Amino acid sequence: MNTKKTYSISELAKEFDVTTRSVRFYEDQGLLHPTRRGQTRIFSSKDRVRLKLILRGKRMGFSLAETKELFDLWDETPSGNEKQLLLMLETLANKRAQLEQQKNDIAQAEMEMDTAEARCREALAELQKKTRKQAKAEKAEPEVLEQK
Amino acid sequence: MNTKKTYSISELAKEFDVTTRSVRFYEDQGLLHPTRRGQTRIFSSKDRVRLKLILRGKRMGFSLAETKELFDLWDETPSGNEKQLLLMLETLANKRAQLEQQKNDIAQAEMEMDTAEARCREALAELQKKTRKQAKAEKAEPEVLEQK
DNA sequence: AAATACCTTTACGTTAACGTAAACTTTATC
DNA sequence: GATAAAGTTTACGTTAACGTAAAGGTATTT
Repeated sequence: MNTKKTYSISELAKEFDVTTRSVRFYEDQGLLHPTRRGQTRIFSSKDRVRLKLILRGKRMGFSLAETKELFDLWDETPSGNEKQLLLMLETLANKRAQLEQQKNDIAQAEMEMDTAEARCREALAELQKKTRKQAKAEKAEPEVLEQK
Repeated sequence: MNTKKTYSISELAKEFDVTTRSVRFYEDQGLLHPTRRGQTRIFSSKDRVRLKLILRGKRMGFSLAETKELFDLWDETPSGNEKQLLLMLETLANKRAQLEQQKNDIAQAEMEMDTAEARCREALAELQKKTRKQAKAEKAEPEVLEQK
């Protein structure tokens, strides 16, 4: 269930395919804030969401420190403080710019991969043409077609 | 000019805003292949393109090793070897999947930033409404607004 | 009560991607 | 020919993000 209230460390680790070591490390760095029952960590669904965000951040090339900055900013932004709110808006704008850059990078990369793939297929077609010519030259015995 | 044939290390470093140390490191890792005049490195426009690709890769969260893999694969893919060509296509497909994942991540992040920004603006509007009320209530004497 | 399964802390080790310093050579300029 | 500017190699230092023991606590199962 997604509405479950609490999670153990290994539950989270398994769900998101990370080690418990990583989860503890994220807590140590101030990105997660589990409560305790005795010594044992108890993670809330807020922690679970944050873990998801941490990993997404990593995939996008964000460092833990960057992600933590965002968390902190969000936590410490009281909706009654104008200065904080403006700072938050500014930070959001910055991150947006970063994402724009990444989208451009990805688009570029995709274009280059398109042409690369085209060349590959062309070269393959060339090869197979030659192969078929050979096959024709030896048309006496039929043969098996190749699959990929 | 973009069609210039060769570049010094500091020219490249300045153009892409990296240190010469980094450029030498990239060579050391086999990502760049400058020739030499005496001791001095001379970079070709191919090297320049590769440096650009290295940096784009970094922005997309690729390690130098991953980028090198792609370079190597590209270099070592003779258009006469079917096996290599197929391997190249496979690698391309993998990278495409990775880019897809990143696009999803970015889209998610953008949505969350949209709602975050909306909340910010709402809170700001609330604040300003109150401020205006106060101003009206004490319209007799104008006063200084508080800041923190 | 012994084993099993999770959990904990402490702490040293590792890899990637450079930074930084030292000592030196080559080329351009005054 | 002295000096500055840009290049070089060698090599140790640093940071992030964990990996990997070691040594032990707690709870359930057998």
